[in-house]
Amino acid sequence: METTRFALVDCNSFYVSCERVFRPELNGRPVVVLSNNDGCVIARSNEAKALDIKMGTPYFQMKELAKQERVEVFSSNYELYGDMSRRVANTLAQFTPNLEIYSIDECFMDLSHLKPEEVAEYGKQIKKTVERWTGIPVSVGVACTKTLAKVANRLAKKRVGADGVLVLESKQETEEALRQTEVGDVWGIGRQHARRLQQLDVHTAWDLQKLPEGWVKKHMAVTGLRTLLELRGKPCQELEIEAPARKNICTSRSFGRPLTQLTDIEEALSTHTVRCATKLRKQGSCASSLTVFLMTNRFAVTEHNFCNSRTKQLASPTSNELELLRHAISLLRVMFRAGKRYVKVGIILNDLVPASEVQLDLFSHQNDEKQTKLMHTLDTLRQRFGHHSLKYAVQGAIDESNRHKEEQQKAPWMLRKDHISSCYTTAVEELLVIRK
DNA sequence: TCTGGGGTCCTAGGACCC
DNA sequence: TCTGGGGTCCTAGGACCC
Repeated sequence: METTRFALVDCNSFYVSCERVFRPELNGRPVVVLSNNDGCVIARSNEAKALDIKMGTPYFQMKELAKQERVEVFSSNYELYGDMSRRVANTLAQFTPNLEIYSIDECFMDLSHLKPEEVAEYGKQIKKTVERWTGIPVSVGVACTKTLAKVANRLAKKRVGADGVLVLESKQETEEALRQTEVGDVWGIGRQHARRLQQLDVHTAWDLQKLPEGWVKKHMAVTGLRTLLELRGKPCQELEIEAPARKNICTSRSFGRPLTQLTDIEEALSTHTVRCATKLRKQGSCASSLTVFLMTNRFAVTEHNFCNSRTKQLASPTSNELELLRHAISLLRVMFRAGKRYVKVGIILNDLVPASEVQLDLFSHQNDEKQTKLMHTLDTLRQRFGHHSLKYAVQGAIDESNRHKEEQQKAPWMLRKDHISSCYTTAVEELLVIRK
C-alpha cells in the first residue's frame, strides 16, 4: 500500500505580500491590512507582528501606534488578492493536478508519488517557483496527513534554518514537531477546546495525541477524533480537488456609518441580493429559501441590542434575482423599526439545489425560459463591463465603481476604504498606467 | 465617531410517527 | 397513581476554519 503524503503551501502574510508585490519599497517595513470598512487588522507583516499588533485589533485602537511607528496601512482589496491567489494556484498546478484550493492563501497538494528522499528538494522547488512567478513568499509543510502537514507548515515558518520548508517523514521528526506545537495551534482545535485541554494538563499536540479515543469522541465529537487520529498519522481527510457546491450563500456588509432610514438600507440590501444571486448562478444552483438579517451595533451599551432575521420559503427554487429582490425587500420591510440605528444588513440563500434538478412548476410563469435568458444576459454584461454596469432603481443612483471617491459622494451605506490600493492586475485603467 | 465576512460540520433536543 | 420504545426529521446553537 502506498503511503499518503500531503503538502500544505501557505502564503506568508498573504494580503500584505500582495500589496508588497506592487510596492516593493514596503519590504522590511511594518504593514497591516484592515478588514472591510477598515474595521480590524486581518493581516500583518512580520515587522508589524514584532510591534505586538495582534490579529483582529480594531483599527481605531492602533491608529496612534501606526502613526508613531510609521506602519503602512491598507484597506482590504479583495479584487487584487483574489487575482493573486489564482496566480499562485495556477503555479502550483504545474507541479501536480492533484491540488486542493483550501482557502484564498492555502493549497493542499498530493505528493504521494514522490520517493521519501525526493520530498525536501521538491518542496524547495515549489517555494522557489511560486516566489519567482508570482512574487508571493510561501511556506511549505509536508507530512502524511493534512493535520500534520499543517503542523509542519507552521514550523516551517517559525523554525530558524527551516527556510520555509519542513518535511515530516520519520517518527522522530514528527514527535519533535508535535512537542513544539501548542495544543491551541493544532488545526481543528479552537479556543474552547484549547482552554479545556489546558485545564486537563494537555498542552502540546504531543499530549493531545496521547489521549484515549473514547474521551476525545465524547468531548470533542467526531471532528475532534479525526484530528486525534490525523496527529497519530492516520489520514481521515482526503484531498478535495473539486470544490463541493456550497449549501448556503451569504452576502452582507457593515454600513459605512449607522443608518436609520429604510430607503438607505433597501439600497444596501438590494445590492447585496444582486451580488448573492450572481454567486448563486455562477455555481449553477437555485435557492429554496432566503433569509434576511438586520443588526444594530452589538458593541453599543446604550442601544437595545437588535439582531433580527426573517426567512421566506419559496414556492419553487429559483436563481432569478428579480424574484429574490422582491422577497428580500419585503422581508426587510417587515423587520424594520423606525428609531433604531442599524449597522449591518445581509441576505443568505439557503437549501441550494442544482438548477438542472429544479422541478418545473407547471403553474408558475410561462416565461421561465425568458427569465433564464435575461439572467444569463445580465451575468454576461456584468462580467464584461463590471458589476456596477447594470443596476435596479432600488439600489440607488450612486455606485462604487469609482473606488477613490470622496466620502460625501458615496451613499451612506457604502464601506469605508480610506487606504485602498489600486487593482493593479485587473483594472483596465491601472494596466494602462503600468504600460506607459 | 471607530470592533469583518463567509463558510462548514456536529449535536442535543423537540416534534412527530407507529 | 401508573404513563413504552424506537425511529426519523428538523432546528438552534456551538465550535471550528480562513
